Amino acid sequence: MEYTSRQLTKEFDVTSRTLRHYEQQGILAPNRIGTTRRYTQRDRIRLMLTIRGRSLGFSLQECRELFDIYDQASDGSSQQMWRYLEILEEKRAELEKQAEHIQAVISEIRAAEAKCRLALKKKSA
Amino acid sequence: MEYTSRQLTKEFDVTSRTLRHYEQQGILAPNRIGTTRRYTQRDRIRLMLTIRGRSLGFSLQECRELFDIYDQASDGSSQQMWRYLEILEEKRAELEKQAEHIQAVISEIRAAEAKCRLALKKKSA
DNA sequence: TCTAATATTGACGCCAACGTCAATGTTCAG
DNA sequence: CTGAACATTGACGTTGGCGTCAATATTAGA
Repeated sequence: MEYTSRQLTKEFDVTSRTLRHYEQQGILAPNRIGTTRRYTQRDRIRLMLTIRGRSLGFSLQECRELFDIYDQASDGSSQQMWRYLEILEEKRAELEKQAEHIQAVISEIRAAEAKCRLALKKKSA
Repeated sequence: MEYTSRQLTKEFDVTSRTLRHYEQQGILAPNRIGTTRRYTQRDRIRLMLTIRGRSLGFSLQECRELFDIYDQASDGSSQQMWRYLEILEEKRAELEKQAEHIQAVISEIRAAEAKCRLALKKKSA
């Protein structure tokens, strides 16, 4: 099953410009019916992951790198694949640090919320 | 206790340009000894949180908004403070969603790692 | 007091990630 | 077969987040 640009823009709330931009960056690779794009399941998944990645502060290039690595993760020389594993572990470590950061910031926000609620109680008292 | 720009740039591995930029954006507010900046504990904390926030995909403005809210979270009218609470809850919800996204991406990476390891085993066999 | 290191204020530069036209082509429901 | 909706390819514009000079203080240690 394939998708038109319209469908994807609506599903993910992005513009068609964004889709074309991601294509230029080598992230999406839709088929063509004549000149018209038909996005595949693969494109849809990549779009979703890219949007997630972006919201987590990854650049488009970093997203593409991960896709490339994933694609090549079953061929290539053993040496290359060890290198891929290394990169993947690095990325994962990075993300796990980010997860910690998120928890830290969430704590900060909870503190602010508590401060706020306390002040409101004092006002009502 | 206060800090020179040098100390902060070394501690957080940023340039002095970054410090000045954050100051322009209303995030830092160092004291001055003559014309020279002296960053306070408050600045240091804000810098740390800003760097974290940035790595999580927050803009400088969003970071500043949160600081502003935190600062005003004990004065201001009750109405304003309810509004602050709302905003804080929104931000927290956003972050919690991000935490989920991170876990999802980490899972993806684990899958890629597994794929990689499997292929390596096959090669060695 | 002299000098090496560090700081300060502009001001222009640059890159990523799209936004925003404009001009043209394609598709499809009625 | 026709019009309204949708798509395509340029190409220039914009915004955020600093980088990178340059020219000028200022400071601190021997």
